[in-house]
Amino acid sequence: MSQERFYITTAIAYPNGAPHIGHGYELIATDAIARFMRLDGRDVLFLTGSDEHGQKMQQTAEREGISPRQLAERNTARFREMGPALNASNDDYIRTSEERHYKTCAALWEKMVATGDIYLDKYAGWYSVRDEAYYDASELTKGADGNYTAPSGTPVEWVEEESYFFRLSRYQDKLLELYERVPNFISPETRRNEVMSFVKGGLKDLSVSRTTFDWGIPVPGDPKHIMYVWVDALTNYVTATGWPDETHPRAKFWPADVHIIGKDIVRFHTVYWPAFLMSAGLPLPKRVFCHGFLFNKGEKMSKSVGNVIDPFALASHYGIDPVRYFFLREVPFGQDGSYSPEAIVQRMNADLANDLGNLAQRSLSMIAKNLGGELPQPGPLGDEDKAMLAEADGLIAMAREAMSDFALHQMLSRIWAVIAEANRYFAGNEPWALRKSNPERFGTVLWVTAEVLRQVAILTQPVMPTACGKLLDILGVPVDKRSFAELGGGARIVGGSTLPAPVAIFPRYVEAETE
RNA sequence: GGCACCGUAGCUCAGCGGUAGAGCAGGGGAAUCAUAAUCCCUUGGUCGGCGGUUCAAAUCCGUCCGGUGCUACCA
Repeated sequence: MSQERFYITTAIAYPNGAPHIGHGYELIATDAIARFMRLDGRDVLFLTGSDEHGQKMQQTAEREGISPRQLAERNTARFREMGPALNASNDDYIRTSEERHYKTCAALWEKMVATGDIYLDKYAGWYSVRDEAYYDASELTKGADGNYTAPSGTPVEWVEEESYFFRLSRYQDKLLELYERVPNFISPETRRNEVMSFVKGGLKDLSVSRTTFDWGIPVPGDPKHIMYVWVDALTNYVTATGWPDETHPRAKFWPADVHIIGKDIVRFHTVYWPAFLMSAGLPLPKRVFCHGFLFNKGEKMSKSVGNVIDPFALASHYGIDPVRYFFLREVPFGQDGSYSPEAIVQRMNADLANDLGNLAQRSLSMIAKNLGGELPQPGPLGDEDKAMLAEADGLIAMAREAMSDFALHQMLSRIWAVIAEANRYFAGNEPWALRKSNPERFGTVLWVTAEVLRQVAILTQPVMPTACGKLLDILGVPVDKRSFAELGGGARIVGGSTLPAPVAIFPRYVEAETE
């Protein structure tokens, strides 16, 4: 019996600076999905990485007097460190400057050539020498002297450069057919609408090589050209599976199940990428999911405004798990979201410390103090107990349903609804009064509560791996009994076992005194 | 300019043809096992404006206003 596979990727980051919270958000969300699938029994490949070539890297390196490779080396290190800093469980970290990627890109290029989709022509456009960039005619303004200038105010001239082109125009119908045949190929739907209207508007062939700089992957047979951004960058997803080596241990992972990307790069992933793959005769990824942007108190983050949030600082200040929980619970996945210190503290205290943390603490410390730490065996279950358990048992099905569209926020909201119900159950049964009046009932209420906590903790592991691990520790759940196979009522927490001393899992956040 | 989406309680949003909902915030009460956490009750909305379809519209249609995204043009 072969295990079901799941291949998920983030976009690869351009390490022309330091990682910001947008990179962190994408990594956290993708990681949570990857962890979910692993716990649900899939054989997962989770890939992230960096896109290190290109003119900007080369320019920045020149400015700093180092080689592009040295710059990539230095900046990529910081992006890599973000993995551990946010507790990401990626199986690989790919860099487009790696040898393996050069091989795969060359192979993909040759396939496209063989199909007849690559041809040599001239790339013509308005070029600003000072900016070292091309501008579209629509971006230009006409000066008093009749000459055109770029948005930056610099003069532009008409330049023609030899370039290889990809016959994107051939793929218009095939792409539209794809979007119709696989309606969730692009989600959320609003992104799908945009892409479809763009493709319906007609596709022009794509310039896919450059000769004006050399920090990139050489075009096979014509090394004065390097592959221009999209062929190079997108192909990383295939590289990681070892293609074209069909005996590679990871060959089985292509096609990817989902690419998680930001909404700014939708077109490249849903138009260019599938067209390249069709041309090369490779299977297409099953889905592309676009998340939104994060705003700082409703304002766009930008370096010039100085409101950019550093993911490292955020995680070290509030803790990795609370930060992960906050972004995944607060922001409907696929929509834009907003960050503020007040909002994160609100979530930490209300959802984590009060609702979940305190429920665990009050019930487990009751077991520790009154029962010598021995988890009670339940007596006969009443309707109320059964209803409570049924809610917990129903969680896994609801979670899978939500996750079929990567609705992490929805999954969390449903889990927290059960936690709220457990608080009602606990308060309604008043175990502190039952302690003397009805010891058997006392034990039953505590057992049911512990069982609900067990299922909640197992299911929330993808979002808060460390904290949920600790919670499962103090619930006495063995490490090999923490997968989703243990959910839904088929397995129960074992009464009669001795639990470790309870410790607070989610401390209340109190703002440090600012003298 | 075109296309799409959105505008519902102070805030974030769900509902998408059948008597206005959730969470948080605000107000009152209960309890005291617990990280002063929890539980119960409660204030609060002409569902952006106007017009239409319908026995019935937040929900469908038209139009206007406001916002967002994609795209085009003014060469």
